Amino acid sequence: MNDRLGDDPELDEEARAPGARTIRDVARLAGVSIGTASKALNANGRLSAKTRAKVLKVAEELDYRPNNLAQSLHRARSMTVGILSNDNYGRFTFPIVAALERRLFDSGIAVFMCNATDDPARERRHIDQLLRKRVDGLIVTARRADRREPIEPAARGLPVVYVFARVDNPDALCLLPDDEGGARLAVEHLARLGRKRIAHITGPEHFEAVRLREKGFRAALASAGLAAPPGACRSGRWSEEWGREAVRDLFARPAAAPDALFCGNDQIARGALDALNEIGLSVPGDVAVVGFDNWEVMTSGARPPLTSVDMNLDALGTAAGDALLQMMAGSKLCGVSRLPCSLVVRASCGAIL
Amino acid sequence: MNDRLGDDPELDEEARAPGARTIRDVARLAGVSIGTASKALNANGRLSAKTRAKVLKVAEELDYRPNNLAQSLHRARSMTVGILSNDNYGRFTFPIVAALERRLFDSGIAVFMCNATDDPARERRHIDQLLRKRVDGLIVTARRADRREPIEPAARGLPVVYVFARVDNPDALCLLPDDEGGARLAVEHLARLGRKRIAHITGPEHFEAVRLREKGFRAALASAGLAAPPGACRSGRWSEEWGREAVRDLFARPAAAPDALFCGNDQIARGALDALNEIGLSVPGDVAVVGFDNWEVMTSGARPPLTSVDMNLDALGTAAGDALLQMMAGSKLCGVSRLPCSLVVRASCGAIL
DNA sequence: CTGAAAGCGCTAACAA
DNA sequence: TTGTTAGCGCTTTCAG
Repeated sequence: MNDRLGDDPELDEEARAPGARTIRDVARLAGVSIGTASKALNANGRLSAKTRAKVLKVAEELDYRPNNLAQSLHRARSMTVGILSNDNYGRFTFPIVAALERRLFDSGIAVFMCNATDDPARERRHIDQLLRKRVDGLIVTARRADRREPIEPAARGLPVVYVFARVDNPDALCLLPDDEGGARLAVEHLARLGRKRIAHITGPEHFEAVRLREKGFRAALASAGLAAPPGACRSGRWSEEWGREAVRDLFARPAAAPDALFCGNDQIARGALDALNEIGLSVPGDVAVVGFDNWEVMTSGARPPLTSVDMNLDALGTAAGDALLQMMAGSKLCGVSRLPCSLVVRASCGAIL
Repeated sequence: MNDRLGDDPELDEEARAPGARTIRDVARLAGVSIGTASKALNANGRLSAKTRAKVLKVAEELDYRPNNLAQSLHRARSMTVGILSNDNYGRFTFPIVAALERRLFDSGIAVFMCNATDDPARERRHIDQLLRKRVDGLIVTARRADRREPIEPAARGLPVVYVFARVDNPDALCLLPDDEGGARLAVEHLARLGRKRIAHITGPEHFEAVRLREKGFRAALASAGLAAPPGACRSGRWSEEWGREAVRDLFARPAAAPDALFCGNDQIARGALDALNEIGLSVPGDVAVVGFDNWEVMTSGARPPLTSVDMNLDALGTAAGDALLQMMAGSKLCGVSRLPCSLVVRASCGAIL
């Protein structure tokens, strides 16, 4: 890197200043004062069209970019926010973060990405760093919507949005998918297609999402006038293997076998499909299957392609961005808000495509 | 939000200043000058232990955090870098970014995450924003390592690292997985296990990775003294469906059928496994199968669990962080650097586990 | 050992 | 309409 070339004004403009141009450079070259240059660049005070044009032209030629750091120092707004994530795989976080980042970028604010892989000490250091950087807001994301501790009180006064994450503090704003509604969507669809014996194979019960999806499952059965016989709801792991196991078990006595399966995620559904296939049952002929997550790699690889509930993670991300912007503008938002899921129909549920 | 409470020094310390404390607050309460407080906080000049302790105590009590914006303005280093990504799904990007972020955070620098989903105009705006924020460096990531345009010359002088992305500019530093070596690893392993007729089912030829993996495939066959009969390498799509199709085709004439498959990614391998199963061939008994990517959801769902080549994306991310830090410290790095893959052995290749 | 003051790049209030 | 100036919060000489 060049040493500072000092203040020799005779130097070729292109050659000097390896770093960025300042407003002084612009002002000097345009032959106006710094204040005037500032007004021209910010389209602020009254200014003759001629001066403004001249300043803008010089700025353009110099490829001048205002130093946001200096601007922020003055305005006491950094135009940045931090995203704190705990999902070290990123399957759920990534779509949310992508949508969020897009929404915020469109409002001129930039996003610090922080992965605090479930290490509380690391998370604290991240928060500390973000506070030093004077972020205007904070987004907190977790994996799989399990409950977590609220952010350090150090962040008091700073807008915080929890998305795909849940805290108990009633003053906090939490944005989550409507798991119960999503489940209802799936089961209502199956019922509408004439399925009568619908079973539910799902993940570990300690997930709130599992309990809510089961609730939706039962609610939809009830309102369709269908029974939920004991054993119609099996909870296990989030894996294909569990889907296969559960199917072998559920279909052990053919007489009592279901004619439809609503699965807690797409991996379980995928395993279920494979197991049904092995047993010799056809999908959707004998058994209809619906999954949850609408994870493309699972739904499209499955045979037949899998109908699944989509949590609309991008909408969730956008909503989180909107909420944070509102809070940054002064609104006090709080409470738990659940955003609707939607059902993406493919061949596995036997609908007319 | 409170109005400024003005400069009434009688106010209760806790009540005033809803925002962050400044070094003035610390200095005033410690009864020293600002300069002294700064020295104490930065462990800088010579200072009596007593004063230093007093200042630190006050800072602690006030929960003082230096304003990085102001620091950066002075030091002309923002301690931030930008990550520009084009992978809108995140499967490859996420592990890289996570490792990168971790590496950089450990060096005290924060990361702006920018998703420019293949929209050049958007990407330009992102770069512009990052330059205004005076980032100290830039990381560029793409999906699937396809070649891309170098970053605008506007970034001249700014350290840039391309990771999982490839540009032609010889002055640029590109970090990539060693696709060829990874393929060789897989095929050598199969050969060592005694397989003689190894076929390769892979993705679209316009991917450089596909060409490199095929090269590795052929090289390994040659050095194992095995032939690659015509038709032993099939390129198609990156999908399970293609894996099934290719298997049906390859095994149409049982006499000429392969005894091992090296697949270009795990989805293809997964499809291949399913198709082999349907044909009635056992894995790994009749046919051994190896995939590429080591994507957990694919490898562990497969039956039997899938042996696969791991691109070590986290190592790639860490290396990118290291490289960027070096460049930020003044080193000039350039060229294409390929990092080793590794083989993760599971049951599908017939190894002793 | 400590205090005062200049300045990083920019904005906004006030003068001219 | 334009120029001057006082900060934003911090660091760093240079005096005391």
